[in-house]
Amino acid sequence: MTIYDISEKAGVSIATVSRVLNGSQSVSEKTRQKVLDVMEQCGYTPNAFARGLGLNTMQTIGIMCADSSDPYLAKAVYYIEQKLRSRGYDSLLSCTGYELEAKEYSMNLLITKKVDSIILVGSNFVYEREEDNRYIAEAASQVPVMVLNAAMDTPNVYSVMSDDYTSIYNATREMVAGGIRDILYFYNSHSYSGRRKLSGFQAAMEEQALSGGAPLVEFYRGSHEDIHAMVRHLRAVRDAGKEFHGVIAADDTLGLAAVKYAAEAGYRVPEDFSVISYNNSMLACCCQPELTSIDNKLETLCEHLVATLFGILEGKEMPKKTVFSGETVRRGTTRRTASDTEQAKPICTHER
Amino acid sequence: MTIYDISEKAGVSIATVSRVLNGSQSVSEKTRQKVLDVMEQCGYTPNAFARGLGLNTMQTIGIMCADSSDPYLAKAVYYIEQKLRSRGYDSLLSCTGYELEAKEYSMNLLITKKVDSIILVGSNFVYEREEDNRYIAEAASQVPVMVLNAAMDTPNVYSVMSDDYTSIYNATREMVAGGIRDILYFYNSHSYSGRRKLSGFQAAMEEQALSGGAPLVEFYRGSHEDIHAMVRHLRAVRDAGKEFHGVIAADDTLGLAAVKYAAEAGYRVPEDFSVISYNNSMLACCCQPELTSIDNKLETLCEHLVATLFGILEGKEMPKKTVFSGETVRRGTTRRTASDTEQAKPICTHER
DNA sequence: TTGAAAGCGCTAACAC
DNA sequence: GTGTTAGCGCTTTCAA
Repeated sequence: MTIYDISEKAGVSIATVSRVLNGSQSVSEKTRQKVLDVMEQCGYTPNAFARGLGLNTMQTIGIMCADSSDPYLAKAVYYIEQKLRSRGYDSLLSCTGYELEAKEYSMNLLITKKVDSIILVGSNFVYEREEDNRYIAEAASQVPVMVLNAAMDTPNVYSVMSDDYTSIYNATREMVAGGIRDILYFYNSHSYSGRRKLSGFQAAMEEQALSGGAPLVEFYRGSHEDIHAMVRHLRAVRDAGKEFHGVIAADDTLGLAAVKYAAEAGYRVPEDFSVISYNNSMLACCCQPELTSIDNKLETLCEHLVATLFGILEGKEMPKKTVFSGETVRRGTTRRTASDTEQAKPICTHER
Repeated sequence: MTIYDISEKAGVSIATVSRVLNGSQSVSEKTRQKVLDVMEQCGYTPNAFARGLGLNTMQTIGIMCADSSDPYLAKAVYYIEQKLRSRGYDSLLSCTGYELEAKEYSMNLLITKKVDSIILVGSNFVYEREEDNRYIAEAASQVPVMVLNAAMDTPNVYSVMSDDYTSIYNATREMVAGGIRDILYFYNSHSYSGRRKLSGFQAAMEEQALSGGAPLVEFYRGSHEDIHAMVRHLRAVRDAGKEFHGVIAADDTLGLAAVKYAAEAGYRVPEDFSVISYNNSMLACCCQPELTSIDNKLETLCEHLVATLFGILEGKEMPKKTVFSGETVRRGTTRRTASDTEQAKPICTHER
């Protein structure tokens, strides 16, 4: 069933059929109806490939994501897919893993498939060394590239992110203000946002000029799912003689491990031990006490990202970088402080 | 840069270029090299749309999933995407939500986009009423449809699933054998596998002919992420006068809520209160004590599903339904029993 | 082994 | 408003 069959049965030319297909104004209402009727009764569907060939787009966006089974990334992918779909675009998903080479490869594949844009979900796509980001710049020379949770100053690359630095900075200050001096920063990623968070922690600690020594920082390399390994890691730190009574964790999994560790070690939480983690995912409510966690407004970020993308696709000028601020959701792993009463309003900042 | 440009620069016809592009045998090694060289040096990439038009495929598989932010479904999507990609296929993801109408709509869209097959991730796509599954049968008349975790006896529909019925049946029997008579079955889905699990519970309970009354069964309707609401639900059950000392939960979230409930209610787990849940996800290790949970071998299922799909695409006859058995992973929410010593070997059963 | 040419199904100038 | 026609970039007979 092609446009030719329809044109024949409707007694018009294929051009007319194509016109009603594309909602052209220059078709009389009468012929439009006739054509529509024939299409309907034949159950006709235009061939997407032919259409793609003609229009040079199949209304498809490539979504790259290191690991869509990571709950946080999965959520982001979900939000983005929903919002793309609501505007009639489909999502080609590519789970790349964390290796640069695989990312480059996937990127090229997506470009080859002629997607209209590529969305990088998660800050792990942006590396510290400029040359490692060349693959993004290259892709951006073909289609607009949207980056969630990381920033890059490159033509045709647009970033939407949360202010991780400030969120962790504030959390650290708050914990220090609560009287905890031996705080451990526990993280598992050197991604763009991972680096920003770490900086936030270090800045806050240095500012306090606490305890002389360098602040305690631990990098966890194991599986993102292996809570037990994380707990063991913390135990090993203490066994090595470094005691700590507070943990700032780069994500909720690590935070949850910290709560487990504290329970095992016999600390009372939050009286003797505090934890603040990041993401405010469901995990925050899974342990006892529940985790105080920083909410980075993922849905808002995704919404904004997609809105920006469509602006670009429509040819509008759009902000190259947008930063939203996070919000600390206080639960049982921190003591109440004076700052709790402050209104923690999320502020949306646009940067050009 | 098209095939014409290449043919010209290589001094051959476009047919020859096309042949090397498609790895045809009937090209002399010499011309093949020449063409390849030219392509390389021009950075030529074939136009995917034109290719799709000619070959009538873009090597793309549609993945439908009610909610890819659900950790379990996200994991399935991840596994499937990986395995498809490793065979050179791309994944068009469509998150449909749980409404039938939206599923029908998405299905049609995917067909319109000319995917080579559709994979339904999650048992919620298969309804109890035959007519509600017509949309699947219709799609199957166009492309093979693969269903994960649900079965349908329909031409061109292939199912790969875990034996949920038996897993829950065994878990229930085990708990009863452990001396718990007032067991609550806690679930949140009427999906195909949801119904199978429930049946397994009921069968085991009826067999024991316990306590006269009907077994305690509670359906939770709230958000899949709201642990507190689940705990409240359980509390309300007891407040209504129905006490229970064991919970069989249809997934780990519900199981985790049961552990929280037990702690609040002052039960000692597992001495006075047992919990067995389903999925064996990371959540099982997030509470204290940790959850005994049934592992349904998701990765194995996905692997098998994709392998089956490729068999079909290659024109082979493949089993229409494959059932794998689950495995109970025992942790802190159940007491050790005699059956623990039994070797719980996963068995793979094929049915034609 | 290679080339010429006819599609694949649609879009979009251009002419009427 | 509508039709004719030339592409879009590739695949694939059919001859040579």
